[in-house]
Amino acid sequence: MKENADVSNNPTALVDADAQVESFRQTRNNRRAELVEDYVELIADLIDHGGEARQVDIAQRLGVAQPTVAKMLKRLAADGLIQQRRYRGVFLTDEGKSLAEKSRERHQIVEAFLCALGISLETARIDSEGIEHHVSGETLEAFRAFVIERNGLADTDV
Amino acid sequence: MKENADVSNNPTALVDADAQVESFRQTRNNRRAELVEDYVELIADLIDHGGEARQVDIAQRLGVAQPTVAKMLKRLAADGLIQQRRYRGVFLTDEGKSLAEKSRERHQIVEAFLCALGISLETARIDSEGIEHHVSGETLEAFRAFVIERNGLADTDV
DNA sequence: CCTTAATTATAGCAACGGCTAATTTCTAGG
DNA sequence: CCTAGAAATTAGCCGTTGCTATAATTAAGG
Ligand SMILES: [Mn+2]
Ligand SMILES: [Mn+2]
Ligand SMILES: [Mn+2]
Ligand SMILES: [Mn+2]
Repeated sequence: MKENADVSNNPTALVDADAQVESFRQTRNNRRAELVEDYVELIADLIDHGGEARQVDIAQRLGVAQPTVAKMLKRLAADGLIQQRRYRGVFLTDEGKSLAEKSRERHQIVEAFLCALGISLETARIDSEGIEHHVSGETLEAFRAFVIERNGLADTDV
Repeated sequence: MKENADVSNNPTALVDADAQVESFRQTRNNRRAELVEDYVELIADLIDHGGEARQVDIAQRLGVAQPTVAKMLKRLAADGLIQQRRYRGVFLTDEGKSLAEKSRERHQIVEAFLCALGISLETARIDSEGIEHHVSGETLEAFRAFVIERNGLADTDV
């Protein structure tokens, strides 16, 4: 509340430094979590749909090479989010399931929100894949409220 | 156009694989551009406000160490976005100015959009710092239209 | 002019997220 | 039962983004 004092006098003043640092820090943290969230969400989708999540399927869906997936899965296992059985598929731990469910719901809301705004489905899909990881709880609730207001709790009620 | 055929029969089917790959690819590309955009935008802000952009100021604003900034500036210089004068500040090339202006405008629109949605300014600042990099042209125009509709071209008219 | 403090540069480390190439292991068809 | 092909593993490479510690340079004051 120091630099803010004269902001009203100087409309071109820089934003408060401490606040900006906090924004950048938060964004860096979100960035580190992005991949993990995408992986567990995708694994949950594959399991729910086909019964199993194999490295090849994950790699094919993400558009990366299979050893890239293998390395990431080791990290997820070390983090306690998945269980690996050699030459079998991977499975989510309770913690992994919880994160996957949270990520999936948030992703769906962001995508539905963009669609409710009038964005094309294709663009909404692409943009939400990145935006989702940077949406705070407060913003997510605003998105959800907007979707409900527009769509009247239709569809899967998000 | 293969998996899509039976999507209508199975409401819980996975999204089209090709489309999902494209979303992930696009998001990875956006991720690579994030830091560059934040740097040139911040450099432009510092120059516009204080006349120069020094490594120490950039580092302090970003919340990272000074050698981290030094390394990134080398990359920006190699990419033709800035000019460095040893032990002087850094300056934007025409290309750098162009990218900075584009990034700044997009950032402002995203932040104003979140505020127009009813998000608190603090949260809007934090979330927009990450979201901005994943907003396509189509989505940006929708955001801009929404802000204008709500605010009636007030303020700096974004 | 000289010295000191601030700033920048450089060296070297680590984690992450990609990749290719080669090897190992499993599974299914014959 | 054997074997071919698919899948997973392992090894090793690179670029990015962060860090600390240290050296070099500049700018300013006395
Ligand atoms: Mn997602
Ligand atoms: Mn995503
Ligand atoms: Mn920005
Ligand atoms: Mn940003």
